Amino acid sequence: MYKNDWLKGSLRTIILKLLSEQPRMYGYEITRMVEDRSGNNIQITEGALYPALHKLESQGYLISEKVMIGKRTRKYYSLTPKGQTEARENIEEYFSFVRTMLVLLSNKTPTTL
Amino acid sequence: MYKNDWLKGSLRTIILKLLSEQPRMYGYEITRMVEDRSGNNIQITEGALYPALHKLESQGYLISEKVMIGKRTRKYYSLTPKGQTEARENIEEYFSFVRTMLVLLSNKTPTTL
DNA sequence: TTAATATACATAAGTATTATATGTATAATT
DNA sequence: AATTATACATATAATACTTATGTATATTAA
Repeated sequence: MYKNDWLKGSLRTIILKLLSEQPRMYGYEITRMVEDRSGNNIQITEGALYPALHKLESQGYLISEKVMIGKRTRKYYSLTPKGQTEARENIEEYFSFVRTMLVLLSNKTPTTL
Repeated sequence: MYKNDWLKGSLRTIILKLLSEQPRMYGYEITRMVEDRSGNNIQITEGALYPALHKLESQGYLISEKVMIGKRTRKYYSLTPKGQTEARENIEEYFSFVRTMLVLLSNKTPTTL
């Protein structure tokens, strides 16, 4: 479990990534998948996830549909076309950022890489 | 230039890293070196850097000494023993975090990596 | 059967790091 | 002489997160 602020901003990228693979996912499913894939190293809190999803939807990157499972509602999210573009760009830029950080933290000059 | 929040928390790591290489550095020097190594992709603002340095010092990770250059003061920072330990651990954990993120964003299960 | 845990959503309040803006001052360059 | 670079600092604003709390159904274990 990373207690640092490193996750900040990454949550958005994670959501976009997962939804660019799966056609649709609901919040709880996202938390489970993140835990799964990260080997329980990254834990998304509900207080962070749901507002993030709402914001992405309000900005037009996601659309949601409510589905009744028994007596319980499940809210599925999927990428809009705008969201698909954003996902591609954001993920790519994230990799670029990580590369830059690794250069910084590896004591290499930009030209050596 | 990354306009995202990805840098959040990383500034601390960057400072610890640079000071674990160089015996001592001053603020302005750090901003220059980060720009240099990142190919101008990461720009540290003064409003972020100086408070960060002050905090690290107040927490005992850094010590500073003022040096007069002509009529101008320069404040050199260096790692305390506690800071050296923290630097090692923090950088290592950052790499671990990045690895986890790459797994997440590469659609691989933990076992495949 | 009942207690505990898992599923599933949501929001309010508090925290902390950063960007932006502003301030002061000297040194070097154009 | 004017602009840019060097060099520090802090106050305010923005904002993404954590923590805490709330509601409710479904499933599993005691």
